Amino acid sequence: MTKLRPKFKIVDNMMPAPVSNLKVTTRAETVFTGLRQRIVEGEIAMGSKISEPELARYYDISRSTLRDALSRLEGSGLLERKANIGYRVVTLSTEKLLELFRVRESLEGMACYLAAQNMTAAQIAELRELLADHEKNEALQQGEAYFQKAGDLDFHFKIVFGSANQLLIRLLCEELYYLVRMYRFQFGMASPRAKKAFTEHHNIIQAIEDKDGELAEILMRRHISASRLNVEKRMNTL
Amino acid sequence: MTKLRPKFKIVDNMMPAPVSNLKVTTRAETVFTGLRQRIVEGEIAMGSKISEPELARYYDISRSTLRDALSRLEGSGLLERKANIGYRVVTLSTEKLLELFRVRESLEGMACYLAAQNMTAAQIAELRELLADHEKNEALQQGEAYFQKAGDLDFHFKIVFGSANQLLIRLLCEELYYLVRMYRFQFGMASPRAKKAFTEHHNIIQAIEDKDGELAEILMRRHISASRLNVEKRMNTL
DNA sequence: TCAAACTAAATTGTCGACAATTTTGAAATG
DNA sequence: CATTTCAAAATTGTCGACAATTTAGTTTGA
Repeated sequence: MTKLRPKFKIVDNMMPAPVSNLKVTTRAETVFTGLRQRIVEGEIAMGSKISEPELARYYDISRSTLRDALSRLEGSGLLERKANIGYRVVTLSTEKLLELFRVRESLEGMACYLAAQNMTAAQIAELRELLADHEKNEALQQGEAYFQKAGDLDFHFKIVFGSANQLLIRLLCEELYYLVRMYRFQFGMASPRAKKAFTEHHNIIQAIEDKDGELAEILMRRHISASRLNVEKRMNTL
Repeated sequence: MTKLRPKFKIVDNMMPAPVSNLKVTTRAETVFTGLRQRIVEGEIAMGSKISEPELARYYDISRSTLRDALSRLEGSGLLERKANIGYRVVTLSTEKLLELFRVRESLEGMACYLAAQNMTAAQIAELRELLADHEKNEALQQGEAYFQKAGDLDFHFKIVFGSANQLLIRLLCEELYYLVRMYRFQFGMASPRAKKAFTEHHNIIQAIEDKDGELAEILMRRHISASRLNVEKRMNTL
């Protein structure tokens, strides 16, 4: 197993670092980010037990530092912890996925409502551009690429940010979207909806541009609800 | 400053502990709970810097253990952390309170919708009983007691649990409600609504009993939205 | 006097070791 | 053979110390 941290830090910056270097990062934070990705992508299997000594060796850090990272992952909903037992990767299930859809339906619906009030013309233009890019890429590639790739989530992200509600942004972007991505990676999302999704996204943008918050909310809720129904249908036929 | 932990643990349980003793608790967990209460009630002022050495001495634990507790508080949204700077108690503001209302409006609306589908007759009866109790107490005490005290939140809690959506329950009960209580303690919630709130709660229960999820959701959203508007109005007149 | 530079103190980040608890698995019992 | 008991091993919880970074205070220089 490869060492992930060089023994000595190479120092060649005798000159003051670039003034706006905002990346004040700590080992725990780095490991947190790394682990998050490995969990989302399933390299560390869902439901698997976390061995602190083993992971600490893997990253060549102490257990204390690792635990710092693990506690953040628990906050992100990717790990669960039991006293005196330890951490375990969250277990995915269809039932939990349906619950997640319900929560997204409600939160993103609200985000969309607020986005209609708060997004600037520039932001909306940016959103349209994003969607156009995705459509262009989609035209080239095969059917289910859009849903699988980050494209769809980019769109949802931008709207959530457009809500300008910091709490909403934190809940969705820092806690729930990593779970969403985890489901997409490991369940491979349902995507007979690839084409319909574009239309729905277009309609949502239009409602936002018209400053019609109530419509925008309804459209977003239907958009997410449709995905949920898709999963429910699939679940019942199996 | 008083020591909060006795030097020696008194051992008088030579017999096996009660079989269903599920309270496996750790020092970090205990301190977490204690700190949470002190923060919510404002004993540790909002916005104040957390001194790890000082708090560790106060609870007579090591910094590692304290940090475990602090990281959980960050997960609960009561502390904020900056790398190399440390933890700080969240700062409350009217703007953030309005954001919180928006999130509650959306999540509790959904919870209410689901509760109408999932609550059993027994649960609904329990809910009615709770409300009746509150009304009885309210009749005795002065006007604004209901809102101030835990009564109102009890009602909301029960509905959230009635949703049977574990994710929703976790988000609302573990992450957001402590913030809500913190605002009530430290801002002293607006309560010309004390009487109206009872009526609204009754109507919500009725909709749930009728299994009319859509109405239940709308009523809950209006109920919370009314509180938000109250705060907005007050904000504009100052 | 004010601001920049430097030094000392305090705070957070990280480490390794020990204690408490759980898990493993072998031995004992029926 | 299945179940229980018990001891050893492994894992998590907790501790205190050191390193890295930030903060406070003092000195210096214009």
